[in-house]
Amino acid sequence: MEKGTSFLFSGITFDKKKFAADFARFKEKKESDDLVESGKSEAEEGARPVKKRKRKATVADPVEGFNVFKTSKSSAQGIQQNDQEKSELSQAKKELNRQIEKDALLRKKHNIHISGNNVPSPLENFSELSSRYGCESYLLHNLAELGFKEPTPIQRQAIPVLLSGRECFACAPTGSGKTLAFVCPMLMKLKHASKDGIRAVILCPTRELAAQTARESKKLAKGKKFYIKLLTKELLRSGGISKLPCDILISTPLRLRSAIRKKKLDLSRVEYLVLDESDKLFELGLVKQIDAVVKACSNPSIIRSLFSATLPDFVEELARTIMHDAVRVIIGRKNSASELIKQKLVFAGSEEGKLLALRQSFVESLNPPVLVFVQSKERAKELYTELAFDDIRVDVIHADLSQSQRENAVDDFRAGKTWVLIATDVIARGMDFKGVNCVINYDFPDSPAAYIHRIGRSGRAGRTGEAITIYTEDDVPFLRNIANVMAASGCEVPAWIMALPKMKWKKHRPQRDSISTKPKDQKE
DNA sequence: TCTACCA
Repeated sequence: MEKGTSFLFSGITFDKKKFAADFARFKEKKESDDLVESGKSEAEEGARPVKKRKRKATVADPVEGFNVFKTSKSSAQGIQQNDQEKSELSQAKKELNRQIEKDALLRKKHNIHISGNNVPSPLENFSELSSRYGCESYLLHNLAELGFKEPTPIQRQAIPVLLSGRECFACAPTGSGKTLAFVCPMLMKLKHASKDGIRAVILCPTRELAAQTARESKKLAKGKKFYIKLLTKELLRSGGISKLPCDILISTPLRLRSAIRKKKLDLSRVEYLVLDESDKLFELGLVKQIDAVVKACSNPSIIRSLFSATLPDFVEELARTIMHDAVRVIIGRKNSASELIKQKLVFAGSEEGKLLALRQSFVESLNPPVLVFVQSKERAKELYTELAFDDIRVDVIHADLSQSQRENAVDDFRAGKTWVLIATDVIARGMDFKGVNCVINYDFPDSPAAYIHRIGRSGRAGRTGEAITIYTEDDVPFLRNIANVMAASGCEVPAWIMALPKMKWKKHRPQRDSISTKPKDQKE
């Protein structure tokens, strides 16, 4: 990766020692500030206007950057005060400690792990949105209407963090409500529609996910006039989006970058930037595009946030270089699968064996909707033609299809018209299909993260699901890593797999034999 | 070394 050339990498080389003195001074000052502020009552805390942080737009502030993951220890050491002030201070300190204990308890209960300075208290319930943050009734109404009764762990913590004007990166299991966790505070902070240009941007790695996020955001904003736009080809063709009012723009990276290059829109006033499925977005090939978008969002007080179910260390390191005093929120264990999914491994000796096993399982128990993942577009097409004549309502989705074909595939699957959807990893991330009963990894996933996201299409929003991963001889060296994920989420794994040698694994894409069965006359 | 991502 080209360090130094891109904005995202710009902060990575800064010299910690060089800034050590500044850092120490900064920390001292910050701690005394924190104490005074935190001493206020909770109501005040909610009403407190967010401090406008003035800073340079280009390079991450080294002092804050250095400090990002340090947990704050608010102590009054070294401060000289008279008696009156001292007693007020100790009163404030007690109050603060009580709140800290309460927060810690709530976090423990919901498996919320945090790091960062002065992290806001987690939500006990959605009604705190109005008592602490003055949330308008339309939003509370929509939450209730859409069936959100209790905040999920990620929502409990990430919403207050973002509402306090803090940058955030968040890792929470698939299907645990991350979209709501960033859209809800966004709507609250934007307050109402405005014609001030584009005010918030959400980036998603696929068009399907972008469309889904746009739809969900609109549902949440219902009854309030907000301009929420999905950046589509049509929208770009129909002339300047710059002339249209737009509060929230949702796009895929490449489309947004090309629009920026053609000067079709202006991101200089963007106040909020969300990178959804951030680890995917930071992958080689997509980073450059993200970089262009991040650069174009030149407003110095922008709040950026990263969300994903998988958060590899290198993404955290990159994030550290662009984020300012960010709060890190991890729900449960990092990079883990939902515990609601029953995960199984199945051996197949050959491609023919795979196909046989799949057909067999459909005959025995087809419990739609079912998702079948394969490793390439070609194989998706092949498997589709193979199954198309079976007595099953089957469909395919991959990026070689036209936009409308892709949309239809998703819609039909959502509507239950398609029982079995064959797919590449296009829909492996973020897509929320209601009640997927089973995910079949027909081809072994190419990384543990891919595995977690694929199987995460089922077992969403508290429902249970099933995941079957077919493996061949070629996949055996990679089995152990998947087995670790399974074991960590409470599934049983054969002992021989756990005894396999451990290995670091970047990408696994073996050459596989053709899916289709040989023509009958050759079989003899 | 190819899935996804513009024209």
